[in-house]
Amino acid sequence: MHPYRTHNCGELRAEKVGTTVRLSGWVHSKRDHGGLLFLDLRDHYGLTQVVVAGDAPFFNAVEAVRVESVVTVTGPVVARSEDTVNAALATGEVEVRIETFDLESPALTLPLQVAGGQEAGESVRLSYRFLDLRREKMQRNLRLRADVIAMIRRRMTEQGFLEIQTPILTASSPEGARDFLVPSRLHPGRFYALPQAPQQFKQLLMTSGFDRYFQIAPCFRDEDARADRSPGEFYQLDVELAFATQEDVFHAVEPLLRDVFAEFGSRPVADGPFPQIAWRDAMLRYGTDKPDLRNPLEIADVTAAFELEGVTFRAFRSQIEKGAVVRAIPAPNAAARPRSFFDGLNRWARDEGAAGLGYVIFDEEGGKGPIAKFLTPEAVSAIRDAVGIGPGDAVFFVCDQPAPAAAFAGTARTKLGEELGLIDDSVFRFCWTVDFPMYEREAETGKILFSHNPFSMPQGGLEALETATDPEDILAWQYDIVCNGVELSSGAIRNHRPDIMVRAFAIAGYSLDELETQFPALLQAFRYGAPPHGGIAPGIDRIVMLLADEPNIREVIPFPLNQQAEDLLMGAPGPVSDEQLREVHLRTVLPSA
RNA sequence: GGGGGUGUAGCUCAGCUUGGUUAGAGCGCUGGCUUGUCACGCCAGAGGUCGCGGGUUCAAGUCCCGUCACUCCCGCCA
Repeated sequence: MHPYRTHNCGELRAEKVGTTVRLSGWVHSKRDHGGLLFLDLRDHYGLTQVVVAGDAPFFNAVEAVRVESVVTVTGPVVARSEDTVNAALATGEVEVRIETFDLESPALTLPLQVAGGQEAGESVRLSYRFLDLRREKMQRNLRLRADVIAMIRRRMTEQGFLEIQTPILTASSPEGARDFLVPSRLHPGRFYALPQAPQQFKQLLMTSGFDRYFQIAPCFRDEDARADRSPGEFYQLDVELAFATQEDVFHAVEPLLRDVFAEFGSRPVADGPFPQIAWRDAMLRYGTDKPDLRNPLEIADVTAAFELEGVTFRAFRSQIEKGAVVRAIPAPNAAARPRSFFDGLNRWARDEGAAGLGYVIFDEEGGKGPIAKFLTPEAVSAIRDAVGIGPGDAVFFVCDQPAPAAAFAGTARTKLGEELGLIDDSVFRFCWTVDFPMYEREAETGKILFSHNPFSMPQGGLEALETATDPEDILAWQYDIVCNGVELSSGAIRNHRPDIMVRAFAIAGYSLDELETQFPALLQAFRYGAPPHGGIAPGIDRIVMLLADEPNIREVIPFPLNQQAEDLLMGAPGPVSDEQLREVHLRTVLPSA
């Protein structure tokens, strides 16, 4: 007989009754009846009830064992009597009457409870992550993560993509997030950087002729954490295709994502191809570049209604004269809501830093509410038509410069969707946001900046760059994929033409020299025959987080850093010896207290 | 860097609004009892720098100031 087990703790069924088995696992719980004692023995696969008779020579040893100790037991599988079957347990029709008991590894008193639903605070959980990961939810989440990655690997490989590893020690790049740096021992004063993404390497692989590449790639960015953003490192499904259009990229990943969510998600994926929404439309209708399409509300621009003859609402008109716009968010069936509903939203808007949230309530006769008296019947009907509502509904207004107005209207749309109970939680709704602008103007300085990836191909190519009257009008072959308002990924058709690249960077104020020194590899590579190519890189952690229905990304990462980017279990970041510092030619200069 | 929330037993939390006897509960832990439980049950017990420092007060877990930690958000994330 195997020294530890003949079966795992989740597989015994009635047909094994009469056989003698050996099980090993953790003592999940213990129920001591004095003359009879039950143990639930747990491993990754499940729970099995083990019975110890009162006359067993090892009875006292079992009584003394603490939960979460590891034990090995041997004995016959016995059918439970009808009234003692536990239907909640997969192994609940049987139990093991044990004849041997070995304590393999005793457990101290626990700093957090593994059995039972009680969840400890995060610092305790992360300090004792090895215990926390024993909990059923964490076992399930990490198994889900493994299953998702396995399916992705299989499907990508089947589609002819080659999985290729790229370096972890690479060069710092001036664009993007803050780098993690690694000092060089052999080259005093020089540093490696951990890659923020394998972006340049995958483009080099395209240039090398690998045609279709993917990788479950670790990415390192020294940026502050959020609930959906793990500090330090995260994983992407990094994908790149040669000779590809935007639609080719979509065809490579849309069916995969649909199937991953359909197979592993607790909810269905909405039918039909993922809608493609132009960035400008998304900003207007949803107030964000990552619209949550489970929320049916759509924002409309109603600036013109407030400029109509006879409309005397000065608070908006004076702002409109200074370039502001008015955005309207519908609130279907809100007319019957009490005054406190509207006051509460107004207070919420102020807490969010907005001037307020004006509103008009519509009934059969027209508009009502604090600002209705400043509106003409023509303005009221213009608003009603623009927003597409009628009697019994209400509409909320945001007035500000276009960008902040869009953003706050988006926040208000989400808030209203929640308050009115309109968000459909029973489905995954994907969309593509497409046609991102290539450039944007910095508000304070008026300077033209790349709005996203500087290596994206401008739509219209060189000609568009040379003929555009305003760089802000130039669109890029740049896209995001969004699920339920969560941005899963950005991607782009890349700019593989050195001449277009030089021109694109010139518009953003980079000289050829700067381009050559800051991005030497790509520019050099593209001078030796580069295929048109493009790709995308969906975030694995976020996908699993959505599938697991977890509000926090750390719930699907085995050993995450905490919000201060510390590993409380391993003690990272930690001090190193003077000798280690000398070897890499470093001396620390700590901030003065 | 900024804003919000939280910090009380090993763990999860109540008590703080309105200061006042010995700071409580559940789980866990220790001892005892218990032969069909599966959140087993019953009895007893141990366990507290109320995050830390200062202040107000006859009296502070409770009020004030500072500080630290954790967390959520803003900034940041080509």
